[in-house]
Amino acid sequence: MLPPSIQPHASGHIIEQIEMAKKIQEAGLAYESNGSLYFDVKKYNQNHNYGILSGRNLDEVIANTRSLDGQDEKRDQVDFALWKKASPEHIMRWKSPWSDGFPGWHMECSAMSTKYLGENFDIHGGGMDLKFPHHESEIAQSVAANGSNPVKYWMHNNMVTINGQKMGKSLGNFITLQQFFTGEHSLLEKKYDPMTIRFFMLQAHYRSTLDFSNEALQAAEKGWNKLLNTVRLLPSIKSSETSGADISALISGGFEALDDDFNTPVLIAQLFEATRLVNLANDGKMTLTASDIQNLKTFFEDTLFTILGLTDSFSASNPMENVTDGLINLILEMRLEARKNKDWAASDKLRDQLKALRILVKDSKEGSTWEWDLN
RNA sequence: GGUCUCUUGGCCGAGUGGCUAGGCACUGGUCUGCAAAACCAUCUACUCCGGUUCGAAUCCGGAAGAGACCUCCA
Repeated sequence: MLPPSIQPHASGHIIEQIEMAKKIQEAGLAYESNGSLYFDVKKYNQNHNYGILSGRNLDEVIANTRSLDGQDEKRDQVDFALWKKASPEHIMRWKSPWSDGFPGWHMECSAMSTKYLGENFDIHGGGMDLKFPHHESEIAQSVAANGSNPVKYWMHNNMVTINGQKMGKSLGNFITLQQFFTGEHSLLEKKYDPMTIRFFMLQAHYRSTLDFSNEALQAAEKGWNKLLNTVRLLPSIKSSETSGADISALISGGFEALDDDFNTPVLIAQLFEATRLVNLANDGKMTLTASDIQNLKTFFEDTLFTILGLTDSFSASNPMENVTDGLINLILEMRLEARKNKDWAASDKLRDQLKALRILVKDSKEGSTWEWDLN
């Protein structure tokens, strides 16, 4: 996952926001009232479509808007502020043509996205709860100021629920990412690796609600480790002359899923299918050609790591890694020696002590290997 | 109250007319000094009622349940 190139602050772009509000006013789609500037939604709607994004009908919105106190400044309930005059006790305040005050809350997105991405850009993300009125108003502002709909594709991700219930501070079931990582929350049975959380979320489509539960999280953890194992296993698979599986179909299936509104669950299903084939090949029950193996490696690299932004936490470059590897392998050799002598007490002791250090020993016919014990 | 969305097997979760998604758990098997891990196999669901169709989880109507938005602030 790449860090953003820029993380602009709204308070650092007051001038841009004022300029944009001016343009809207010059276009005749805003009016001043008592030092504040409001967007004239009804007038805008005569020639444009306010509701194009959220699928709302303006008349219905108006009919259903409750009247609130202290909104006499607005000509209509649906109008929204482009600039708000600051009350005397308000701390945030800047000079503007209309008053000392602050920008309306939709302005920052429009002004900053225009500045850094241009009047038209490809993708705008955000939570579904922002679709209306925030994003709807953003479109209206940009159309009014720049004359065109700014965004090609909107990606609205859905809400997260916990045990079927909406996650919310007022409900007391709110869990922060930090708490997931440390496990310090009454609803969490254990701590979860950041990559587990990320993988878990990618197993559902971004437009669907996603339900957190310990059971679901632990299922994701196991599945994620299974995929990682495949990535580690891939380089040691022996190639054959002929192929027993249609790898290219598998791979293109994965990319087609991504092209279809970023359907990550289907991509992941393809990766699990690849995992099955690789494991079969590892057991000598499936044949893969050298190019199959190379293509699968590239497939895992491109999708899991580059596109989905997952990383193999424990193989991330770490100066101590080689030392750790060496030390543990040394201990495993000693244990092997003990086992040859049928000194099970010593063998079990080494295994148990390593487990206490979160190092899980796995015995097989070929010898012993180890991995970090995530539990 | 209005608008909109959702309801899939033990759990999570894809899927817009016919062709088994996938993961986890369960169960069986392989491996194994024991255990664990790993691997393989298996498990065939679509809230309810009615309709359209040769055929529906998928389309239409109705019911029930769940959720989002509809106000300030971001």
